[in-house]
Amino acid sequence: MAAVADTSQRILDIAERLVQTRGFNGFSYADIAQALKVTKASLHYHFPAKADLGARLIERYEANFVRALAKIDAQASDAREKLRRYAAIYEDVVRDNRMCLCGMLAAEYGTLPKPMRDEMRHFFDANEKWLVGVLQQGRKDKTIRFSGTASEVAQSLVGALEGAMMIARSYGEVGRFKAAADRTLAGLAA
Amino acid sequence: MAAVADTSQRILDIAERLVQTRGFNGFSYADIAQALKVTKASLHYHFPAKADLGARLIERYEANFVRALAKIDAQASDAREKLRRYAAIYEDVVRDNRMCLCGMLAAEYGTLPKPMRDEMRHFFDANEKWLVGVLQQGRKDKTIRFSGTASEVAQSLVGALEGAMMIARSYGEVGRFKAAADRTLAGLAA
DNA sequence: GTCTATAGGTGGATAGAC
DNA sequence: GTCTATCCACCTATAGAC
Repeated sequence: MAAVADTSQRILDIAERLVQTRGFNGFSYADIAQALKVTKASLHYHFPAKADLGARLIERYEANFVRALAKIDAQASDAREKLRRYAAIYEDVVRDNRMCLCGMLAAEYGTLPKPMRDEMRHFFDANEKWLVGVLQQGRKDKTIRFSGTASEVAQSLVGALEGAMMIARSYGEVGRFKAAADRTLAGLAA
Repeated sequence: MAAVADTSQRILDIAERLVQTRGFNGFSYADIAQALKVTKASLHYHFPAKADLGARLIERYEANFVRALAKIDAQASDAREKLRRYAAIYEDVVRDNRMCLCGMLAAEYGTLPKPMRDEMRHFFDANEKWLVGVLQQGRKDKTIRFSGTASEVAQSLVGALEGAMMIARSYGEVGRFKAAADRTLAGLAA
């Protein structure tokens, strides 16, 4: 077992949830301070500026996401099963009444500092890269069928899942997300 | 020709663009005042609170959207052509580097006042209702094919388009949206 | 309807003691 | 590392003159 999470990690945990539920412009250091029972000033020791906190947030989120994708690769071999598990990650987020961190930031794109913009896109690039691999594998072994390039399908898939989760969350209906995700994946059946 | 837009309408025009590019939490009365060259206090005469402005914004947006849908019904008879034009409305928004007003608000759902939440969902309900009509028409005359209910397909469609536009805007690539939209509609070909 | 002036609050951020 | 104290910019909103 790891030691008790250090303060920086706990700050990130709280901030992550806040961004996923309220957006980067929808929370303040005061919110984190209250939840962690420290003063706002203490937070600035760990993350000098809010933009720094935001950047570290995306980095950690992507690292965790990439780990989850590696786990899928290790546990599943069938391409369609991999996609099913990929969608399940999203579904868990919706079930927790959250939005994908980077999906949320994509909406706030117009107000984000440059470093956060770049890291947000890097997250989507990583997602699409992984999906392209799975799609090509599935096309090769005839378990998945699609027209056009794997890259186009991957981008379409990410957009559909992000959009579905955004709207499902507004209705508080996980079923809405699940139905849309299942339908989207069904369109790739061989 | 209509007379010069009155002040309330001009405020709404400016605020609409601000919400679509920066989000409801990403702009202030000061931004509108600067663009309109009036003082912040003047704005409160027209919209006492920001929540009022937000509510009027959604109402007008939905009314304009519904009008656009009626125009599609009047000009096109083929169901697939209607869907094509529906997607074209979204595409124009992306081309203008904006996000759908209600798609943006869906992301900010967690911080919105109740009236705005309700009106935002009403917008999506209206979208889905119109789409259900088109889908049923297309299924009846064999121009569109899908499994499950028309309602499920409509919800999936709205989510896919909103998500695609959100991500495409972050990349500044209209082509990304167009490719995803075309692919989604292609999945409904009879 | 629009203005000046201002209230009252919150935002992110810093200095310096402990 | 965390605190107190504080700064200053900005926010939404109101009162009252014009």
